[in-house]
Amino acid sequence: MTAGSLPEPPVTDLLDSVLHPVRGHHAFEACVERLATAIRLGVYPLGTTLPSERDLAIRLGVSRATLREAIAALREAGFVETRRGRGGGTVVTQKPKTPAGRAAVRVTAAKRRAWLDALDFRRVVEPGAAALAAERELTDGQREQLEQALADVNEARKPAEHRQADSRLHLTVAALSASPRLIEAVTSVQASLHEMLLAIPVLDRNIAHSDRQHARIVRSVLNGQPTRARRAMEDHCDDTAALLRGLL
Amino acid sequence: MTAGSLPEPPVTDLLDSVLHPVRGHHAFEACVERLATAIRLGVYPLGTTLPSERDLAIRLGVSRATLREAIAALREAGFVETRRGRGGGTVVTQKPKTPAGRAAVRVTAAKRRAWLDALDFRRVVEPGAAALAAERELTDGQREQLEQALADVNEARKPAEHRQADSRLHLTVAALSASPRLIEAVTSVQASLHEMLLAIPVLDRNIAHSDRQHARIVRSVLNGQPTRARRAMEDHCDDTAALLRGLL
DNA sequence: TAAATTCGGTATGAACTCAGACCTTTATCC
DNA sequence: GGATAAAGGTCTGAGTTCATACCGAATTTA
Repeated sequence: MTAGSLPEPPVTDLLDSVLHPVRGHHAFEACVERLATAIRLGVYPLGTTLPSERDLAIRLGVSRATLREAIAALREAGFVETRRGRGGGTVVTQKPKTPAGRAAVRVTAAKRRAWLDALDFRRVVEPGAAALAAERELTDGQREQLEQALADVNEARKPAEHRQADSRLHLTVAALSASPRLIEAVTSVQASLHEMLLAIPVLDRNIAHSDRQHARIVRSVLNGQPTRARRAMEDHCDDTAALLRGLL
Repeated sequence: MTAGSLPEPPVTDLLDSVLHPVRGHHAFEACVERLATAIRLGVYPLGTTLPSERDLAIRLGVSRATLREAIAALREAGFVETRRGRGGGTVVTQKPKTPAGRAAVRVTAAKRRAWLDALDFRRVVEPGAAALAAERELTDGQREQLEQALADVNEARKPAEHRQADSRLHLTVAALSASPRLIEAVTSVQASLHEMLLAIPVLDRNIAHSDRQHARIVRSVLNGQPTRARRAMEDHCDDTAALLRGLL
């Protein structure tokens, strides 16, 4: 090789991480995962009807044929049931699962790494979303939704319901940031978190502590105090992360 | 309808933003965009050779056939040239473009919105990445790479080269955070930023100011001061964003 | 100089995905 | 009760993408 005449190779060790896969799965699998996640996180609680197939297909950026296969898979897995005719649709039939109710997932080294990364990523995006939400001018409807989400968390009794309400609260805060990219990031992070909490049952003694933090986050957002909101969310993430890291 | 017996519909206004498209484009287009972006951002500078087709296909999670079509498109667009045989490969032939050298992109309302969102998202993820990088124990090689990236920015004379070096510096900081998700987020943000700067020529009088901020960021990361690093990056993002928002 | 290796180039059939039209079922409105 | 609307169910042909071979060119290396 005519060494010296060629430019130095780029810092491959660091920068080749820029080339991540262009898309994870097939469209079909991706849809199943998205919808299942949305249901598990309580975006569509038990008994609610999903948007129509045509609507969902557009939102997920997928053909109706593909979307229908995804729904069929969810139906076979017991997540939803489908009724035909006007006023019909696909309704959620799956009760939220509790950690114990689910066979322990096999935790591979790769999954472990992905989970730890999710905790790092969460610590960045959720506080950021909270701060941004606190900067926005909120409508009365939005304020009400946020307060409702907080109330739902406080009122939830069963662990599985509490988990869903918790996800919904975090997603609501993210939605208030009004940043599509942040919303996506938080959704993805909450999905990982949900997976972790299913695999690693966490003692519930800290729920009261967690609820106090939620209240502080919501209050800061409603009062339009970005710095406080960020700080509150950081504390919240740190506490959860410490708990989870200890159990990995 | 037996109103009242059905559960309340979820807070659709807010939470349906969770259902974003499952994948933007076809695999082919996505590959073209990724590679073009990597080249434009200086991940593969002028004259360097891309990884082999088989390697790239694996990294991008795409079949070799599809990847080859993408490379063919880049070749036709003048980005790269290809040589066969052992030691051959695909080399970057495209000189970095300067804002003026490119026909103004038509700025649609959607694009404008996406750009503004990118600025918000950037303000969250880049400071987060900087703080995380400052928390890591860095190897000597990593410290050197970071210093080199900073030096490259300072030494760049032509605007286009400065732009590439700037991207590389930011990507290097992100890479040091060692969080795949953060790296992806920063890469995506830098791609948007690059697009904006091509479309909206920015006066260069602030380069000295920007370089001072870069130096402060790098110093904080090297000294292991997460809070200072975050703050420095926040200031840097704020200044860039203010400039760009003013021109939209 | 000959063999091995590492590249890009080509071909093929299967699987997946898409867009769009059309049908059937059910609820509501007149 | 009939018309209309809104949902799911079905079909089809074209376009993409994939995995897996195998071929040809250029460079090392024995």
